[in-house]
Amino acid sequence: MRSDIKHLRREQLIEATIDTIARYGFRKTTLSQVAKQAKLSQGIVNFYFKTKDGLLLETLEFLAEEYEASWRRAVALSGPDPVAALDAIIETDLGHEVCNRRKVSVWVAFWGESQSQPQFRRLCSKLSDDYLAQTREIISRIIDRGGYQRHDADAIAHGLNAMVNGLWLDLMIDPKHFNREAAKRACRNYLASVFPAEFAAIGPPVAASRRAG
Amino acid sequence: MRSDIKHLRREQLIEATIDTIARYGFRKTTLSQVAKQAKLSQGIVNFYFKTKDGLLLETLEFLAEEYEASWRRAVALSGPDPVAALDAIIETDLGHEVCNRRKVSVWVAFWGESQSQPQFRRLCSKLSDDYLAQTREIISRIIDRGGYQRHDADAIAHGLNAMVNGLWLDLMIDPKHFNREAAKRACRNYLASVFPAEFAAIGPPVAASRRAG
Amino acid sequence: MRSDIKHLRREQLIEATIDTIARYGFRKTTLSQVAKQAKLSQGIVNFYFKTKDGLLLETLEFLAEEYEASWRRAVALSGPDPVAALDAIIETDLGHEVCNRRKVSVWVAFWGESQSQPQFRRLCSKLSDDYLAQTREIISRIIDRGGYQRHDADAIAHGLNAMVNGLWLDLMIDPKHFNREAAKRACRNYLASVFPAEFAAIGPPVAASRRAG
Amino acid sequence: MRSDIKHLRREQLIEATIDTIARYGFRKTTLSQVAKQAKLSQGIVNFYFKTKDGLLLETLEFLAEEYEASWRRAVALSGPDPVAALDAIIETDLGHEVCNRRKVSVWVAFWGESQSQPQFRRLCSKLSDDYLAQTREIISRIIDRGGYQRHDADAIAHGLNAMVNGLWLDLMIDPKHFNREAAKRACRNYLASVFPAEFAAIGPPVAASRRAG
DNA sequence: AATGAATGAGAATTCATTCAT
DNA sequence: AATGAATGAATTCTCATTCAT
Repeated sequence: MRSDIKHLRREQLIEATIDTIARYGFRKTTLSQVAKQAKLSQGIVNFYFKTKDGLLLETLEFLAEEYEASWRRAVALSGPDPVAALDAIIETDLGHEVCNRRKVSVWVAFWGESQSQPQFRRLCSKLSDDYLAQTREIISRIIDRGGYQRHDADAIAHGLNAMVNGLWLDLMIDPKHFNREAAKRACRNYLASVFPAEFAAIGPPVAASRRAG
Repeated sequence: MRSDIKHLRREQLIEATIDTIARYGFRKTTLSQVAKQAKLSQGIVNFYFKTKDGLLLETLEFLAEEYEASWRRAVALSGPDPVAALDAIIETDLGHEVCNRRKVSVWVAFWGESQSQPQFRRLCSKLSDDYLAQTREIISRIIDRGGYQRHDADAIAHGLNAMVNGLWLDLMIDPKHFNREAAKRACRNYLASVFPAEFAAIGPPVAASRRAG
Repeated sequence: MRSDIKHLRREQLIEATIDTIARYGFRKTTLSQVAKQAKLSQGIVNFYFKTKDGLLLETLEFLAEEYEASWRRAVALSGPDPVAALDAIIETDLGHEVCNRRKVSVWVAFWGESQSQPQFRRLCSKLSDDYLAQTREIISRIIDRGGYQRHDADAIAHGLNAMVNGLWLDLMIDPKHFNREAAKRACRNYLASVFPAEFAAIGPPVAASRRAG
Repeated sequence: MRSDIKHLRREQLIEATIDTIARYGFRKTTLSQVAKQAKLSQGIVNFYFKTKDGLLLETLEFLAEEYEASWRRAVALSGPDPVAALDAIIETDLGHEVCNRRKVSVWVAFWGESQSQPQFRRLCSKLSDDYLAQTREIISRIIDRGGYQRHDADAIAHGLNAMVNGLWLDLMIDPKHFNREAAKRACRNYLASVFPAEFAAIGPPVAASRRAG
């Protein structure tokens, strides 16, 4: 069918774009390079995405949808317990499907441009908002259940988000020493500071992203 | 004197580069734009830095030195107490001189490229190592003094670094709602989880970067 | 076919390069000028030859192959007699297809740069060696047949080569007074000094390049 | 005195220009490079020669005068015998002061540009004319004295000039195998073909520029 | 007399985009 | 639906020239 091949090619090109950004960086990501990576011809990107900016925006949308779907799935699968849900989010955020050089380097590239590209910022911002809304809701349930009346769900969610993003950055700056399990423990440790009863038992008291597990 | 003006021009061009990256993003940072921003002529960048890559690398070096100097100064001024020193680092990292859109957008831009530019990565990596070495040393002293034998200074330092970087990113993604004081509290809250006796008293228990203070 | 047009364009650009060097000199041969001469667009040379140096080298290769082919053809057509073969080489070397302002000015331009461009020198050197090998072989046969035991084929070949090149230069320095037939006679006169019996009859005893024939 | 230093600087810059052309070729001969070679400052050339073309023209004039002076001196010193005079010219033309890579590469560079630069051509042409006038006059005396009524002095002079220039080119194309003495013998051999009685005794019958002597 | 910082026109090169096939 | 030759605007880089000191 027509739309099948159209959809196939678009995804093929988006994947090639991610590969190219990850390997050569944003600055050296040219349409030639993307087409070459996709093993297709020169003019193909303009054929499917009209412009380069179109391709980039759709790449970001693709990544954002994929990311959002992956933690929504994790939450859905974790059952009704909010502590399990939050832990599943951490597991996903720092798991190998999400937290790998290929994906993270693209995120950082887009973050870098989002300051000057309103479309990028809007998307990153919306993604962040959705993530915060979800984690905030889960955290609220933990607060309600655990009787942490003085805790601020929004603030805790932001703290978690910052730590996850910061840990992703470590992967960019020093990929050789990055340790996914240690990174997960760092997040859990953060949550244990806020919800001692709920998170204390999950891992050893303190660890961080660049330590061998 | 001759060498004075040479130094002056280099700094003028580096500042113009930072302004241009912050305003237009890495992708649209052209030498023309930088020269225009510096109110100098076309060929000036090649005259002072040979190549565009030369300018970018020196810009990163400039920022790195400036940043390193700023937290070293903060530590020096904070006196002998390690708790005060760590707090001074947070105060600096999230203070208006370091944590502002102009500077942070350049950091993120360089992080995004550091994957594909070994020179960038090396510099970012070294900076991170120096920062970790310093905070690790301070944290070790807190551990020794407070009797936290089971704590891991390196891991705590990494966690703090991730959180600070993650909070900087918030500034890129949603600058309007970013709150510097809330961000500082988020860091202190993290430290309070690790060193309850030392950090509990400094701020209110929980807060985060995008909350109005 | 695709490869046909590719070959066509390359040759079109090489011809345009030769025209440009001949008309404006090496120093003023810009890619813009070449593209304009070829009635094609700005970026075309980089598209087909990657760099300017690439174009220049291929132009030299093109000329070298053309030149080599032309005297090889002349030798082949001249039959088994070595005297006729040598005469055919002179006829070709100083004929209007080879010895004209357009071609010679390009040769001299490349000779001038060959000192500093190893690739140019290598090519010129190889061409010269091939030419010498061929003429040396022909001259050897004349020596053997004519009983000139004390003659040195290599030395005679070098002398002829020098004279031909020197006559080409005359075309550059004083094109108005250059006379192709007189130049041919100068060469034959040189050969007549070496092989009196073989070459005496071919032309009048003495003449040279800048004399009206 | 004022004119002393002025004269000194001009010559210093002309020598630096020759060095630069010889080492880097015409294309890479920039005023910066020349100034650097002369161990003087950037703007110095424009100060003394107004423009780059001015410098190049004066360099050519300098070389031309030097060359002309050298063979005029050789002729003057050779005494009244025209055969000795002609031999002295050959000795000079292919001697180490005139026939060396540094000088020859500059000559060839200028010849290459003379096609498109009328000023260069005029100078090269005038130099060639003077040389021919001188050698023609000497050759005429040999003709008169030896009774070679059918010989054409002008044609012989042109032949000699072509051979000398052609031998110079050998130095550019294959400097390693060039042999100055062999080159001289090649010229003498040429003259021996025209004036057997006068030149036969001077050297062995045949030799050429690229043969080990 | 000389310097060398600064300029800006022009050259090489890159690359998104177009379009005939 | 896809190609890839060709374009030309934009970008980096070079360098002759100027000029304040």
